[in-house]
Amino acid sequence: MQHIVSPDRLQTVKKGYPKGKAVLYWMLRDKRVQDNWALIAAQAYAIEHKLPLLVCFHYVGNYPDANIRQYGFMFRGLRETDYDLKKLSIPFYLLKGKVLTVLPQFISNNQIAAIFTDFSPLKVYRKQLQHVVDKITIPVYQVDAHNIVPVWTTSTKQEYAAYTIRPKIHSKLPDFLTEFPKLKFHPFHWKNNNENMDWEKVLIDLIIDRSVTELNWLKPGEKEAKNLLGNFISNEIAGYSENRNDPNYSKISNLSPYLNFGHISPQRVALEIVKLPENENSKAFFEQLVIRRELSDNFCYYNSYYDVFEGFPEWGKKTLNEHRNDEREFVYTPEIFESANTHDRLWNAAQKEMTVKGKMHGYMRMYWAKKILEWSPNPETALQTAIELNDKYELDGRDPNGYTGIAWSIGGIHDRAWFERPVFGKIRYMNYNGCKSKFDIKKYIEMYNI
DNA sequence: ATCGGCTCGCGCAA
DNA sequence: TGCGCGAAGCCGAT
Repeated sequence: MQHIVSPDRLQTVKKGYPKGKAVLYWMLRDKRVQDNWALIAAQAYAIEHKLPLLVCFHYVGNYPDANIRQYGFMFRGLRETDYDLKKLSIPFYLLKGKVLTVLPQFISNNQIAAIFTDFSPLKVYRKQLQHVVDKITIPVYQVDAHNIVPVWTTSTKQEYAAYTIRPKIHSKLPDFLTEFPKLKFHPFHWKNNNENMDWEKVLIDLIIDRSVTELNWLKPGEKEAKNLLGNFISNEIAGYSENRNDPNYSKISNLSPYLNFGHISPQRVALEIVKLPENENSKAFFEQLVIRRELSDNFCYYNSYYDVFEGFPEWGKKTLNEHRNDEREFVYTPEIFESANTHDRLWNAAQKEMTVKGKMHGYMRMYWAKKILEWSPNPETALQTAIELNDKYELDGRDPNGYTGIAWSIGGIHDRAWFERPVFGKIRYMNYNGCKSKFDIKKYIEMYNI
């Protein structure tokens, strides 16, 4: 196994010898078949011990905080996962209910010998994994299948900014930015009693928020992600460097939802990018894809306060505290923000882009979050409002990139101090005039403010 | 239109 | 301990 997957990528969460009838990959963050180091490691281990390999995904089923926009995307992707795994003689199981009940039950019913899982730095996943590990006795291995350089290998601490993590990642890329081994048709078969899952029924049975509707303009799944990547590489990356901060420019990769749901591996995207001639476009995209994204995982992994005020850098907390009682020109409730009813038509357009399209342009996300800070009664409320809206409407919500981007905008994480002003203190300010000089504001507003 | 200053702390050279 | 330098911006001076 160690010859196939770098030992740096794999952590032993619970030691032990695999006594049982199958190896289980508990799929969490990386919901795909190809280019998945956790699945590759699980298969190598299963073959080494001459055991069948199973994959499971757990969900609660009754979860009003989730919505059909995100769950629809996720489950339609999982249907493709199920289909592709079957062809490799790897059965896929959906486990519904309380994780602490259904997972140990599944392990015991099927005499699972060992568990592999992928990695997320988010608290909800880490707590869940820890609770399950505490309840079971079989060996557990965790594989960072999301970062190109495993988060714990890149650095052993929270990095201060992009410039401090950049050389660390680049120095390790030769070891980690390598081609994936191919998944094999699994040689040890499992009597699959889970033949034909009714995926439409799974979706219908979900007790979740259905007011945030599914999207038509983005199709989920591994195949679609590869299509988008191919199209971006061959046609659309050409003007990336110059135009990426123009929200009217439509030639963007749109890969972030697929990266968030694990439908495509960042390493696959990076492998394709480095095949291109190195120029300002490929360099700028690589910076966003690799450095900025892996910096987000680093932040969430080493700072458990990634979604609250306490997680901001000292200078950011200090300056925001000093300006806590500054008079706000406008103060809006979360409901006013959510319904896009502020006085600022540019901000409202960004909010509508998010609620209608499920994906706000990267540049507007900064402006959007900074204005929430400006027009909220305090930084804590602003942070909470921004995170809740992001997690609810964005297809790439509930992702380290979202928490980090918002903490950058509101708390100065990974940024430096700037000229002091009311409310913001030394947090970098952005305003309407800046946008006006950078892109056609009218066009953007007309697109979303119908 | 272009440019420098604003401001902080990391990381490296001593 | 000192110092160079980052960095997805704003603003006023030229």
